[in-house]
Parts: sequence; C-alpha cells; structure tokens
Amino acid sequence: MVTIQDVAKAAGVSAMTVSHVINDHPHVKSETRERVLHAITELDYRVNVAARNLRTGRTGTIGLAVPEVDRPYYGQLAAAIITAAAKRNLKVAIEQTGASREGELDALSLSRNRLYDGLILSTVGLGPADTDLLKVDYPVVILGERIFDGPVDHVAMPNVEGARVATAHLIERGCRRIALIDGLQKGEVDVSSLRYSGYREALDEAGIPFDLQLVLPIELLTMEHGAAAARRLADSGVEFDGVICVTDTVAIGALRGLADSGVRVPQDVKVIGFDNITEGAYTVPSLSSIDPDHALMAGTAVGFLVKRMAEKGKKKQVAREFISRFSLVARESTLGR
Amino acid sequence: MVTIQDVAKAAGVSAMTVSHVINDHPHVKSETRERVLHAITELDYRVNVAARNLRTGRTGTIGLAVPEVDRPYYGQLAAAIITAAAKRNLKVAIEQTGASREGELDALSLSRNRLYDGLILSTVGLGPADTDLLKVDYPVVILGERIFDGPVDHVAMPNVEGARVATAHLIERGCRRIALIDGLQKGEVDVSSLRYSGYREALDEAGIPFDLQLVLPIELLTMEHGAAAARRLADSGVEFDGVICVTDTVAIGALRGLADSGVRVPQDVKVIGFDNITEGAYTVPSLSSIDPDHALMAGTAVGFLVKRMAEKGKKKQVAREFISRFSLVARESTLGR
DNA sequence: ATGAAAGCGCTAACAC
DNA sequence: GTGTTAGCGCTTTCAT
Repeated sequence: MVTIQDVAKAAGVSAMTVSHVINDHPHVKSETRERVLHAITELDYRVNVAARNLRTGRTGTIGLAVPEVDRPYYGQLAAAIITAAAKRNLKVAIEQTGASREGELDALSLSRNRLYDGLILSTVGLGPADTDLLKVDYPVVILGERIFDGPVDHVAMPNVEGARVATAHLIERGCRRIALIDGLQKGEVDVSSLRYSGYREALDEAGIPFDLQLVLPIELLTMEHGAAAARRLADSGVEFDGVICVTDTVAIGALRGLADSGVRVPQDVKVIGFDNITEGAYTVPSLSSIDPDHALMAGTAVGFLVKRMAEKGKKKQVAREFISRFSLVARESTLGR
Repeated sequence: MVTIQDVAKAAGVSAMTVSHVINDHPHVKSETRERVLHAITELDYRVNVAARNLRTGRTGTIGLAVPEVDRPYYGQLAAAIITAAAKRNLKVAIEQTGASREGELDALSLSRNRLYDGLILSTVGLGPADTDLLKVDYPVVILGERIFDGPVDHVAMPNVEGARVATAHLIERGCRRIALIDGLQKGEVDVSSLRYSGYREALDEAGIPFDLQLVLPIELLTMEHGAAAARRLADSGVEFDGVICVTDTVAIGALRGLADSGVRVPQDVKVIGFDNITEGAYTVPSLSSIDPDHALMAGTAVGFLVKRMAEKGKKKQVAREFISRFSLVARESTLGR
C-alpha cells in the first residue's frame, strides 16, 4: 500500500506538503505541486480515508434512512438525494427502516457510530412524542411528511394543501361521492392525518357532506393494500364516483382493484394520487397526481445537512424548515366530466 | 466523545481488556466482562469506526453500484442486497453509474479509496474488452447480465434460456408474429444480445420465420422508450400478435404505448416482460414475466463478496460463477388463446 | 486472564 | 511556502 510518506519521498518533499496538495491548500509553489502530483500518479497513490477520518472526524459520507428503497417513491427520492449529495462531493449510504418507529430509532443510533457525517431521515413512524430522541449530537435532517416542533431541521411537503387541491380537482371534474384510501392515522401530524384534513377541508368548502363509509384505512401504503381497499369499496355497494389515494403507489394498486371489480376509470370513477412517481405516467389509465418537486426537496435536505455539518461545534442554531411547493398533474384518471 | 480509555478507567481495567470484550474474545473473566459492559452502557460508549478501520483495514461497508436506484428493478435489487448484507452485519453504500461504461469504471476506481471492503457492481456498459480493468486489488462481484471469462466472481441469470421460455410461452398461447423490443446490442454477452438469442432460438424451434421488422431496438431500457417503440410498431402497419420486452420496465411502457394506439392486450396482442418487478402484478392488464429470483441472486452475490473479503492476502482463487434459476409467471397480458 | 508499548496514515497547529 | 511535532482511537504483538 502506497502512503503519503512514499509520495513525499518520491517527490522529495515532506508528507505535509503532499497533504497540502491533496487538499488543495493555496500555499504551495506550483512547481512543487506539479512534482507531487506527478509522484501521486506515478505511484497510483490513494488517500486512506480511514486515516483521514480518524484525524478530521469526517467521513465524506452521509446516511439516508428510508422506509424501503424498493418502493418507487423512495427509490426516486434516494436517486434525487444521491444526485444532490454528489454535487457536494458526498457519498450516500442507504439504510432501510422498514417503515417502523423502531427502525427509525435504530437508524438514529447507528449513525452515532460516526459512520456518517450526518443523517437524512425519512420519517413515517416517529411521532411528536419522540422529539427528545432527535436531540442527537450530530447533524440530522428530517425528510418527509412529519412536522416537529422539535429542535431538528426538516423538509416537508404541503400535505393538507395538496390533498385539498386534489380533492377540489375531483369535485371540479364533477365528483360528489369521493372516497379516500388513507393510511392509519397515528397522531395529528403524519401524512395520513394531514392529507385526511385536506380532504375534509375541500369537502366542506364545496358543501359536500362527509361520509365515513367513504374513508378506507389501510395498514401499509402498498399497491397490494391499495388494490384490496378498492375492491372492498367497489364490492361494498356504497356509491362513489371519485377516489383520492394517499400515495401514487396506493393509487396504482387502487386502479388495479377497480379494474378487478369492473369499475371503469375515469368513466365511472375518477382517481388521483400523491407524489407523481414516474410509473403513474404509464399506467392505463395514466394517473393524475400531486407533484411535490422531489429534486427541490432532496436538494434542500442535503443543503440543510451540509450547513449543519459546517456548524459543528457552534451553538445549536434555530431549526430550519422548508415546505416544498407542489403542482397538480392531471392525467387520464381524472379526465373529462 | 467517549473513548475506550474512558471505559477502561470507569471499569478499572486496561483499554485492551475493553477491546477484548467489544470484540468477543474468549479470554476474559466473566466478572470482568460484566464490569466492562456495565461501564459501556453507563457511558454510552460507541466504537469509533474510523479508528478501528485504520487499524484493521476493514470498514464494515460494502459498495453497491447500480445504473439507477429509481428504476424499479434496481431498487428491488438494492433492497434485496441491503437485506442480505444486513444478515452479515455489513452496511451498503449505493452509487449510481448512470448505466454507462464510464460510470461503471468510476465506481471501480472510487472504491479503491478503501471506503468499502468490497464492491458489488451491476454491469450494463462494460464489455469483455474491459476484463483487464476488473483486475483490481480488492474484492469485486459482478452482478447481472454480463458474463466474463475474466478473473472476477459473477452472478447472472440465464438470459438466453429465459428469453427462449418467454417466447415459447407466447407461441404456445397462439402467437405467430412476435415482436421483440430490445436494447441496443453492444457485443455478444449483454442482456439485449443474450435475450435476442433466446428469442431467435425459440422461433427456430417452432419453425416460425424470423422477421427483422419485428425487432425494435431502443436506446434506453425505460418506460418512455418502451412506450415509444410500441407505438412505432402499432402505427407501422406491420402485423404482430405478441411482444417480448427486454425488461418489465420496458414492458410497462409498451402496455401504455399499445393502449395509446388502441391495441388491446391480451385480445389483439400478448405481452411478456423480464424481471418480475412488483409493479407488473398491478398493471392493467397485469404483466406476465420471467422471474429470476432476486433474493437468491442478491444473497449469492453478498456471499461471494464475503468469501473474497475473507481470502484477503491469499492467492487469487478461481473465479466463482452463479447462474440463477428462473420461473415463468403467467398473468393477464398473455392470457387465453 | 490481563496489560504495556507501538503504530496504523493522516493532518492541525505551529514553527521557520 | 514548507517542515516538525504530536496524536486522533483503536488493536496487534508480546509480556506477564
């Protein structure tokens, strides 16, 4: 293995000078720099990251904890974060939390191993009661739906507003009996609860009576559960002419479930989802959705984290907060009147 | 920050003894072990991974380089590998190669930074000509389609055989004019070429004449390109009653493209894909596919890598090779006769 | 069964 | 602009 000492010897300088060259410090005579760079190429020297880390305390890698990478939404989010991190010369190590509170807490404590310079945590299971657990001594950014009062930076999307716009869109398209396939509401600030609120608000604004029979809670936000809920609804005999799904993944399942039950979309029933995942543009019918600008959210989250990393040692700053913008993407599943 | 020294002091032993306890060495009196463990809990001590790495040369993290995490297939593959690696107490850091030869070479040289104990590389762009570049001095396992004669372990799926079975399935279902939406063939051992061979073999076996008009090459294996190719085919006037798609992602696009052109699946045309991604079970119609047992491939790849990591220092062993099994999953898109 | 010494490769802090 | 010194936290080696 080639060390910085070997390079120093080959270039006829000290290890320190080599270090300066490697780290782009300004005070190196360009002739010396050339000689060092030449020696580096010659010997095929690579920095030993472990040694550098031990010295500097930084690893150049950030952690990203998501429920599951194989769910399209998180896959797309991960890709966006990897891209954003790469722009800042950071690697991303991905962990899966399994969409559980325990998994999310594990991710928090694992990172204490100093494997990462910081952690982006996509929360689904943690609640406001866990705020104290987030008071860790390394940079953390919470990404996703939940809004904490706590001391941690977070990046979210306007859930209530988005759901309101989605619901209003169905109403505008002529729907009056609008169902909601939603996750289990665990508190007041999880995705499922927030989107539920937006749904209620839009109904109220339009003077459409709320009907509990039209709310279908599902345990997991998967295609499988979405499909099952849609079939349950279609077979229940309850009348409905629109469906809001808490995520696109659930909506894709719902499209399938409605097809199974012989319900035509959009002729009989209109459907809209959340997240605007790529797959939604290719379903038959294609899926209308609320698009929360993934790239912006990912870029902001990485930016927040980098700022925190730079603040190391300084007093705790005020928690940063960013609520993304969103747009309505109308496709075939809500077409026509 | 709590160090091993602090723990040693608190427990009234030396740092060495603490190290022994942490690493489960046998020669520690159980009473001493208890005292040390207590101190560790008390002080909330965590090993400094960087320091350990510097000493041992191992990082506990393996790299996984895939074309793009946001393509469902790779997302699902990544999830399987993370799961398999977790069973062996390894973390996974994900890199994206962008499905290019350059990206794949970058992944290979980056890992030399000793960030990872080994690398699982999902190749798409590298060719047999690059074999020499794979002779790196750290453990590498190639995952995916390409088969090298080279010195590196690899895990692949039976592409020719799989494509043959897929094609034979369509023939059995009554198709005689079977189209192939395929990637660009870059040599003789890439997915696109191998699956093309299987397609040809099945046609020959059934005595169905090959028609070049029925082969649609696409530049990228995305839904977008799949949809465009399907539309091109449907609008060309060329007769066809079946479509093989080189991947499920392409097939989902093709289903969409056929719908755009008013072609009914499976009544007018039957469609089958490759990979059996989760989404395929929820399209309308649901998608038939060739399933290559992702979990088995992922587990084997991690297993190979771990073996290589253990061999460190020993003479180069013979390259290991594993060709996964596969099964045909028949769904609505190839239903009926 | 436990410990003392040495050093992994690098860079912060300070000379000169 | 370049070099010297010291030490990050841990484990390998070898004593005891």
